[in-house]
Amino acid sequence: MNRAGAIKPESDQILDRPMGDNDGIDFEIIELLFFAYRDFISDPDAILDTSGFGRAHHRVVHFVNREPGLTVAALLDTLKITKQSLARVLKQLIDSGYIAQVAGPEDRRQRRLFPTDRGRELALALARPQSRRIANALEGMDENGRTAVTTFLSGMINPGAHRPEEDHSEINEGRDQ
Amino acid sequence: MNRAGAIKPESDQILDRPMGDNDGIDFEIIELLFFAYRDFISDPDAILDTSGFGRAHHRVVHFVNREPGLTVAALLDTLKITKQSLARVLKQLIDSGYIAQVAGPEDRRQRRLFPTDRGRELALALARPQSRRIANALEGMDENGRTAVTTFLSGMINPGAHRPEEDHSEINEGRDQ
DNA sequence: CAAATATGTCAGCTATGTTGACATAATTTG
DNA sequence: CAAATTATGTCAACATAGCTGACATATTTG
Repeated sequence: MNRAGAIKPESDQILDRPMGDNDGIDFEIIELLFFAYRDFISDPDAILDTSGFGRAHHRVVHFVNREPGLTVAALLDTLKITKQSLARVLKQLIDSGYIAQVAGPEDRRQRRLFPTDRGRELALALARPQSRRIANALEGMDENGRTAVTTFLSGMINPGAHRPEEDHSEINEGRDQ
Repeated sequence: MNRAGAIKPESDQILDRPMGDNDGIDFEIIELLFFAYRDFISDPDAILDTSGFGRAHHRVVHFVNREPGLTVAALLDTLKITKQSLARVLKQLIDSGYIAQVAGPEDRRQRRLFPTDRGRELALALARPQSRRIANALEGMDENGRTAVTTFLSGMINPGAHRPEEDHSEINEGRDQ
C-alpha cells in the first residue's frame, strides 16, 4: 500500500449512484431512526460523563426505578445482556449507593433491586432531558399524530419481547448462560 | 461483604414505588424508543455476525452507499466518531472489497469513498429486514399517521446535525482532532 | 438428600470508542 | 516560491461494555 492508502480504484466494479429510490426500501426512516436515537441518547450521556457512569449504568438505574424490587434475572431479560456484563455496572451502582439489594421475601435466593433516593434522583435527572426532547418533537401534534407515534414505536418491537409490566409468568429461556 | 453480596439494605433510604405517573416525564416513549431501537438494530446484527463485521461496519457501508463519493471528513461528521476509530473498520471494508477509495477529482488529498457491487449488496441486505420491520410497524396507518411518525423522528434530531444531503458548505468545527 | 435454581465471581477475549502524537501529500496563502 | 493549512493515515495506549467458559454458594424443590 502507498503511504496514504490506495489512490486508484483497483479496477473493481465501483458504483457511483446513491442507494435508494430504486428499491422499495425505506431509507428515510432507517436514517431518521439512527439520527434520532443518536441524539436522544446524547442528552443523558452528557450528564453521565459528570458522574463517571456510562450508558450501561443508565439503563440499569432506569429500569430499577421503573420497577423497584425486580430481580436480577428480570433485569437481565429486559436488557438482553449476560449476568457477567451486568455484574460490573450493578456492583458500581450498589457500592456508590444508587441501588440497594434485598433478599426476596418468598425466595431468599433472589436479590431484589431497589433504588435509593440518590438512585431515584439520578434516574429522574437522566430522563428529564429525554422527555423534554420528546415533548418538543411532539409539539403541535394532535392526538391522532401522537397515537400514530406510539403505535409505530410499539410496532417496531419484537412481539415476544420482555418489557416491564408485561408477561411475568413464563419460565426462563436462555441468555442466562 | 458476604459471599453473595449484601443481603440486607444498608439502612439506606429505599424506594419501592415505581417512577413515573407522578412527574411530568414521558417514560412510555422513552422506553418505547429503547426497545424499538434495540430490536431494530438486532436484524442487521444477525446478518453481520455471519460476515464477521459489526455495527460500526454497518454504519459505514450504509452511508457510503447512500452518498457514494463522500469524503472521509464528511463520513466522520455524520458518524460523530474520531478518524482513528473509523480507520479500523474502514480498512477492513476496503481490504475485503466492500468499499473503494478514489482520489478526489478537484482536491486530490481527499479519499472519496464508493461502494463496490459487493458493498452495495451488503448494504441492501442489511437494510431489507429493517425496512420490512418499518413497513410492518406502519401497516394500516393512514397518510397523516405516517407523516406524524416522520415529523416526530425528525423533531428528535439535533437542529445543527449533519445529515446526508444537507449543508455541505460550512467550515469544519471540531471532532477531527 | 439430590437436583435444580438464582446469583456471584474469576479470567480472558472482542468490538468499538477515546486521546495524543506524528507523518505525508496536496492545497492555499502571504 | 516558501510557509502554513488541510485531508488523511498511522502508531500506541487506554476505557467501556459487551461476550464465553468455568466454578462457587445459598436456597428451594422433587
